[in-house]
Amino acid sequence: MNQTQKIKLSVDAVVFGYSSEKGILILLIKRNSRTFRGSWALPGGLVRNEESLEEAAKRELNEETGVSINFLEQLYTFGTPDRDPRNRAVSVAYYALVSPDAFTLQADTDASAADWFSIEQLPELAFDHQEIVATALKRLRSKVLYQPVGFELLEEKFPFSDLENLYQTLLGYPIDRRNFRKKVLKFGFVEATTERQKHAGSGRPGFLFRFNRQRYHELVEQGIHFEL
Amino acid sequence: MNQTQKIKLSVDAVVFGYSSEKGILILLIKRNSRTFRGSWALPGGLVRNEESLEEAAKRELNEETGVSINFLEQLYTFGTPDRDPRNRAVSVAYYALVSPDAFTLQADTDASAADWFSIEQLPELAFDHQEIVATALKRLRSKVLYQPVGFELLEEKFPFSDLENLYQTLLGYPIDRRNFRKKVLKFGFVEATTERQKHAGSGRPGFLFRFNRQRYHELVEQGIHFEL
DNA sequence: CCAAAAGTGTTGGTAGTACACCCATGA
DNA sequence: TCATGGGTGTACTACCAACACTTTTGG
Repeated sequence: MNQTQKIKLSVDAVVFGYSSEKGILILLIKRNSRTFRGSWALPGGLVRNEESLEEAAKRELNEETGVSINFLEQLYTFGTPDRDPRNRAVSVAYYALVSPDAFTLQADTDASAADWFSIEQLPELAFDHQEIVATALKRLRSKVLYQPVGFELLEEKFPFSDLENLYQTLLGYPIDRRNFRKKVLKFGFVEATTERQKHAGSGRPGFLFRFNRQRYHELVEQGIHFEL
Repeated sequence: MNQTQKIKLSVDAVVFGYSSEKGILILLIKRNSRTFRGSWALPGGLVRNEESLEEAAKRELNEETGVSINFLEQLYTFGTPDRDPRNRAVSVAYYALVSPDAFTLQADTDASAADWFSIEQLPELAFDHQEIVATALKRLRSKVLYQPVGFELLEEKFPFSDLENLYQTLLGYPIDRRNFRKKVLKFGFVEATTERQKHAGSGRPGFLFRFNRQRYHELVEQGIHFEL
């Protein structure tokens, strides 16, 4: 009666980025394996017998895109019986936030290409990766309210307006510049540097800001409660 | 080079209950299978080839405890390579909130017993189930702040003090009765009935209250934002 | 001098918190 | 009548939202 279990276990990674021109980005690869060859998909693959799930996700991400990330957060596990046309496959999805400029993409092994796509104009994705991306976006949008996602998505130093725009983009509605600035600076983990922005366009160049991770962690220890 | 994958996939269910005497409860089974026989553990087992993960969790829960639950929420997937001494095993954990009095426990197949345990006095658990429980509790404690967990954990009708106590227990700190009542009733999805509590002890018997699920969903649609 | 973005303060409303006394019941 | 838990109102505070003008730079 008990048939032996035949389920493949894989991992997929949703890596988010942000650029002030293109908004929220996702890292995709072009598949080189038989199934869905030529389709864009999330980086990912089978879990090996001796590695943990998170290790598998990091490894696949690195193999297929050249990107090395230390902290992946588990998102959700997708296990609908027919999500993979070849066989029963369950996939544990992870996600991460990065600053795209910090990495050089390099497709490898299973991928013939790797690139950033704006979430506004995603291509068709293989398998149920569309759904995985949707789940990840939902999570990111709720996370933005109570965790400083700017830490990860922006560069080391950034003009304050980048942060403003990031939040407006993620939240999907306009925020008051003045109140936003007050609120953020009041917490104390975003600091002004003395450097100035090199004016990309016209207008008065602003100071560059920086996240103070240590201060942030201190505040978290103290049980601070944000809400932006 | 690519060894075939040998990973077992299972599901586990953390079912929470609440009783005004014993506080937060968890449903456990006494194992009847070879490994860890006689130990208490979370209900769960191997996923079958043709069923979804959630179906598997419901089925195992029902088989081992007699409890049928419609909505399980996915909690986290545990996949450390050595979490099962027999072989590589990955487990997708689900959790649910129920009112314990609504079910009759009945151990079956793989379980020689099923019972509720107060989280204050849990026995030693098999595998890494201790960790799974800890993760679930953490989730429950954060959920309580912005979702009405009382819906699930209390009986259909309940005295207001039960809700108070539930929140105090989950939050772990005292709350002001008067403010709590005002806040909760202001939302409008908790209504007073005309029935009175049958005084278990002494003191003035209070009215019984009830959740209005429809009203709750309406408010959620409107994008209401709680925070207790 | 014009356009574009950066930077800055004040006010009014409201929601949350702190807090103490009376009421109904059973023993 | 006493003990126990149920039920209610007020006042103060602090935070948030709304809102507009000045400054610096490039062209």
